[in-house]
Amino acid sequence: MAKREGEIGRQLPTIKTLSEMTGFSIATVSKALRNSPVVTAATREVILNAAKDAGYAANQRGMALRTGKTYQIAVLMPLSAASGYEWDGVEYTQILSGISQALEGSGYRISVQVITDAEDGAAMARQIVGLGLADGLIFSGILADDPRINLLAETDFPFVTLGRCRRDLDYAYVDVDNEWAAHAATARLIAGGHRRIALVNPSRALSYSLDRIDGFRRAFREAGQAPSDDLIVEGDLSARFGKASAEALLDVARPPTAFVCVNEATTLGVLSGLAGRGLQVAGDVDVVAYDDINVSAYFNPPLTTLYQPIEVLARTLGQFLLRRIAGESPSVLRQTFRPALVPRQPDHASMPFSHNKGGE
Amino acid sequence: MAKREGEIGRQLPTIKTLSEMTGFSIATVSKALRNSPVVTAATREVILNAAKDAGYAANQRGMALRTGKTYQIAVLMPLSAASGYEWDGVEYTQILSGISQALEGSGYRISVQVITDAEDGAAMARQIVGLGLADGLIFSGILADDPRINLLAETDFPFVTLGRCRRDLDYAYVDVDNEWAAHAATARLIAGGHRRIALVNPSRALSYSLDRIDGFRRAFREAGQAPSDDLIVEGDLSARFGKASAEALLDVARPPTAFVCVNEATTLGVLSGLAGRGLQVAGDVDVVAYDDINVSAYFNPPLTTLYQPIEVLARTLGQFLLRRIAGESPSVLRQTFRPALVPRQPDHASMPFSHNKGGE
DNA sequence: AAGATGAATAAAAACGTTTTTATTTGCATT
DNA sequence: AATGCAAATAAAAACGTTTTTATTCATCTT
Repeated sequence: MAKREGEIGRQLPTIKTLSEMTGFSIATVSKALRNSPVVTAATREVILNAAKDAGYAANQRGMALRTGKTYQIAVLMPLSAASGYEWDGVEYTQILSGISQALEGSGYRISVQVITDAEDGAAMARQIVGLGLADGLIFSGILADDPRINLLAETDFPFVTLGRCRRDLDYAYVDVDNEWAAHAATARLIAGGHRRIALVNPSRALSYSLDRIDGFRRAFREAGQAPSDDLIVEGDLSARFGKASAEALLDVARPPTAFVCVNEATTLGVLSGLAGRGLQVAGDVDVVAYDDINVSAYFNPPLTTLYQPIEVLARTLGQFLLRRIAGESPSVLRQTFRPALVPRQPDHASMPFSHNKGGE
Repeated sequence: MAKREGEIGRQLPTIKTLSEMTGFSIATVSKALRNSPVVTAATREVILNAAKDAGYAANQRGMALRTGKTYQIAVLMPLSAASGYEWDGVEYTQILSGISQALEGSGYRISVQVITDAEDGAAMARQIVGLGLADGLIFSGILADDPRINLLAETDFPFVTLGRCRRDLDYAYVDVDNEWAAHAATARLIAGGHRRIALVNPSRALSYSLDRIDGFRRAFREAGQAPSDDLIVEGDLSARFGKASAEALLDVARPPTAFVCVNEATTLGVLSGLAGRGLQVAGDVDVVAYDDINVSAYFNPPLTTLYQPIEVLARTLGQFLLRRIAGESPSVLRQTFRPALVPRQPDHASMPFSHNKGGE
């Protein structure tokens, strides 16, 4: 049986090794390494040199046991909700990448916990806090009334969420101005002459789903029009859902002439559904999408989108969490990003309802 | 300052708590909890009941320090290589999800380490092994000569790779039969009458890039044709690269009539490039794609693909790693998956070179 | 010059486990 | 009834830190 740690044969240096090397006591070595002001500069230098010579690196487990810290950031990653290996949760790669960038050099590592839903996430959060499995927590997919936030807001455990809930609680978050985004998309289509606009949305349990409905309705209200609430659909955010939605919406009595889509996968599905019915985007029907991974530019035709790189949000998440761990108040750690409107199509309702005249 | 661990006020039960509750010594409690055969069934039951009553859960840090184990699986996740927030690394969400499924109930958690390239990954692997930051390692993006595998194959540190390198080393892996897949795609197009076929491929440094070239060439060889090697392009796997590749390939003297694409993002880019030139897929030109997240069905038109859900591969990765940690030999832990050919287009070369006749 | 003060360092305790070694106990053997 | 043995449990050591408490020693006060 080989050695458990380190290279073959050579035992890893510990604080005790440094103590023996330098002649100083274990306590002094520890303090010197932690830059405590009680050790004199000369001895600190001696110890630091010895540490460098020996290739010393503090044993995480020893530190963890003594301090109760784990040097881990837990990220709750929702399991692809749609079954059958559907494209879903695409953006999590970039979320993790962004958080990781923020954590660089901080000594914290990312621990990913897959959860099935917010309720499951709450159980996981309870465990993480209760057993001290991590020093901080990040999660997304926030519900209007989110059990995880409700739970954690009562503790002083550091956490930051991607998205806001609808309750007025004291917690740190990063969010997109979804009300504004949905308003911008809808208003653009209304200005283009559209009146029957579909909103392809996630479940209303999600807080940002409600935000988008709010923005959607405000655009109609400001234009003096009645919102086409009957064209709001909700479901998981897979391409399959997008396709099924488009098909179902085209079958209603007064079908939409335009679509506002909530994310990339859904948009792809909607486009597929439209193509299946022989409808041309930017001719028969208009589509405005939300995009956080810059993919809509490659759709055919390229779509007008509200674009907000999610990696930027994620970097902020990480930065906020570090500051939260350092003791800053959650009320300071809140930021809402407004996506950029990237126009790629005229988005004009050229021939309203034209696609519903023929047969079927 | 609140308590560091546990609910407010109540201190977490430790093994010592159970010892006091039951009257048995700490050593006996520990053995009972670990189901050691040296404690009698009666005392074990008493102790287990006490543990349940107290809501006891072993402190990970205490265990970690004593045993040297971390109960962490490190996963090296490549940072989105393409700059400018390009869609990339899409599949990692599903990889993590798959691994997580395999780890369920094992007590292991996933620690994600973002790396920039294989060399950086090797440095990270060295650190993980050297400092004992994890009990096992999983990584992908295997190079033909991979520094991480070279490094780890010399130790007995448990690791499993997604992909094989080209050196004959003793390690555990899960892979796709890329030679077969590229052959299947190419042979199908050749059978459809295509002779000028483009292969949109990742960097040749990657092992599976070479596998695909091998399969590509074999298909031509078996058909008695010279492979269109001049139509092999390589780059990062972003949509941007796919688009640029398609455009560049269409500009050569004898442009391709068909494309074999290496992944979803690239395919989307190629489709975008073709559409930009006014070319119709399944009319002017054919495209066969590789897909591991089931998204090509929603492209317009739906594409013939070689489909292998990556979540399945990832689940196997996790299972193999657990077995490797349990002591099984790496030579047993190897599996190659053959993707399914999902035909969605005829893929016939109807009018060779037709798209290159008109103007431009 | 004896005591007080403060700086620098050392010693010891603690974090929660597992594992090695030691002790007790009951029982069979002689 | 003393001895040996095995089973069950207890005690102690160890993992590598940090932190609390103790010690040394020079310097300053009076």
